[in-house]
Amino acid sequence: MKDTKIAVQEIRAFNRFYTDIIGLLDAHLLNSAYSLSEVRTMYEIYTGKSVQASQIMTAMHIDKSYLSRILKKLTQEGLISKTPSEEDARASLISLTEEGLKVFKTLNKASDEQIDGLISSLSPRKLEQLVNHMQAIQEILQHK
Amino acid sequence: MKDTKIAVQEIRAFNRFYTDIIGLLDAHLLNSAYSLSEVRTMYEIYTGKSVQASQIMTAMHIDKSYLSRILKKLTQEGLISKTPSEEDARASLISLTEEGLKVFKTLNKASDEQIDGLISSLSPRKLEQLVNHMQAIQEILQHK
DNA sequence: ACTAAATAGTGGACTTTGTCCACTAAGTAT
DNA sequence: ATACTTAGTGGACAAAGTCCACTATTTAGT
Repeated sequence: MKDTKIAVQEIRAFNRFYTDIIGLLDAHLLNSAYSLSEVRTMYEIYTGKSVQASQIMTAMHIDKSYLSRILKKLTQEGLISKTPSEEDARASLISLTEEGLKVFKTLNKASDEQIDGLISSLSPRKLEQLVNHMQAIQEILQHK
Repeated sequence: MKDTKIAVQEIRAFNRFYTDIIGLLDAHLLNSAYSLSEVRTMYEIYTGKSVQASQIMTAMHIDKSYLSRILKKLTQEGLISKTPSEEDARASLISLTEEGLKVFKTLNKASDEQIDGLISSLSPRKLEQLVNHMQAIQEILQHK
């Protein structure tokens, strides 16, 4: 009982710590021409190859009208394209255009480099430990 | 070189994973009568006991005019109070009122309970491991 | 097949959140 | 005394996100 209470405090301390890290990393993207949500949307399309808006919605836990506007903007900028779904006439399948892929890869590379900077001073040993801790946390929290 | 590349991808996977967790936890606070920034502001005042606006600003990496408005709102709601600083006539020292402390503690307790829910299904052993991993990550990333 | 309910997506109207800038007042340095 | 910096406020605006109503399909129940 008491251990749990202490654990909760320590988890919350980590959450604050990691919120700051993520905020720092995100700040970088905010200086790009695209918003966080736009980049995340591109990411979802990129990894899904060809997805429905509804899939992005659930993946991002985002409002459908908000997403609709994001997709509209990305379409207008020529970064994504929609083709009507054959299974469902209400839906379309969204994919990155060549240009969209190019833009996404550039942003993605910048994010990689940022992480690179974060870990550049770590020894290979420490880096390996870091990754192991992260994977362990995911495993523990995923199976609940 | 190559290991680093893989590590970067794994760190980014963790970041996405943990961003979702934090988002989930924050969603809860968003249903409260206070915004995330307001709660975070109260937290800073609570832990600092009596702080200057500029301290909150740097702690939260927040725009000063934005903070000014948040403080104004919290003052109007009777949650915080300002007393002129004796060292610097431009600044004031901010602290939680009795009411503010009450509100903050309620929110804080709700956050605790939320974490509780997140870990309720974990064995004491797993919970201990989780906390250890979190602390290890902080140590590794802090000393860089 | 026929109606009712659910789902996919769009757009209007709005609120919340956050930014940029200019400004006052006080402190700091030369 | 003068210039520079710092603390905080407020106007004006932009960006982000929410809520609701609506159309067009698809799905389920009878």
